[in-house]
Amino acid sequence: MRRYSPQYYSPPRRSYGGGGGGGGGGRGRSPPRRRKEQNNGSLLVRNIPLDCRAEELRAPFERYGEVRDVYIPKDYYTGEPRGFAFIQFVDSYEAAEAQYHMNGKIFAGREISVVVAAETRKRPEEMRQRTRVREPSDHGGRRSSYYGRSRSRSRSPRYPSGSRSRYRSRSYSPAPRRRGDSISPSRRRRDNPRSPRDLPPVRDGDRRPYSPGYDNVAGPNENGDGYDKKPMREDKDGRDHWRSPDRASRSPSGSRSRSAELSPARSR
DNA sequence: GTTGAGCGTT
Repeated sequence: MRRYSPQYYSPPRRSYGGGGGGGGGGRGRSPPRRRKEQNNGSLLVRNIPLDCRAEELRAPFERYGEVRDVYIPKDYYTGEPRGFAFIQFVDSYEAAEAQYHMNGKIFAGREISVVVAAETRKRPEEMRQRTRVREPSDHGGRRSSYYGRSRSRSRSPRYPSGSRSRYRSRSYSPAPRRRGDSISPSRRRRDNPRSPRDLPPVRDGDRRPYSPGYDNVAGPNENGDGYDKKPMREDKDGRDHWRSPDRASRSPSGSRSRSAELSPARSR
């Protein structure tokens, strides 16, 4: 057992919670009574131009602290920006500072509202329910209580296949490296002849609904078999039938006969 | 290492 003195961490409270100019304060989500830390330092920036980039947002915010990440959520299906962004600071205190200073500032000709974000991102499952539009029952009663999000049903609300490549259609700005930003050539593939920026991130092919950390998703498992379960086949041999711990590649470089190729036989 | 489909979009 380790004895630890309960050190009360009292963060300097700023006046962002109360009267945040109408838009700032009323989050309506978590009760303001909670003295919980702001959060991880995530700010929600509202009313940003739709064509705003993450880096553009990042610049003014970085003045108040180290910005860890800037993320501009986009519509899942349409892929269009929704008009707000998240700025995640490394330090929540700096985030508060930035929030205080940037709230109501004019950014790109618009008055942005900066508030403290609620918690963290959402999981695709939750997003699905939120994004999905319930089909109105035929027997009267159309219930579209979601903004105008009822997009055409031309596209089946099927699973997005979760084929969002991490290195593609990402609207967040990666942390700028202090030292020479030398991006791997394979990563900066900008020569996409199509440049389907407008295309929705939905794609066919790999239908992997993105298994999050939550492993208790006993839902569509009607098969009882579990697709994620690895079919452990027991071979008669039961021995290395696909991987030899000793005979496989031992070289960290991958090439095993590397020395033979690189090393010129020095005969002299 | 995170993840990106994040709450406040007309």
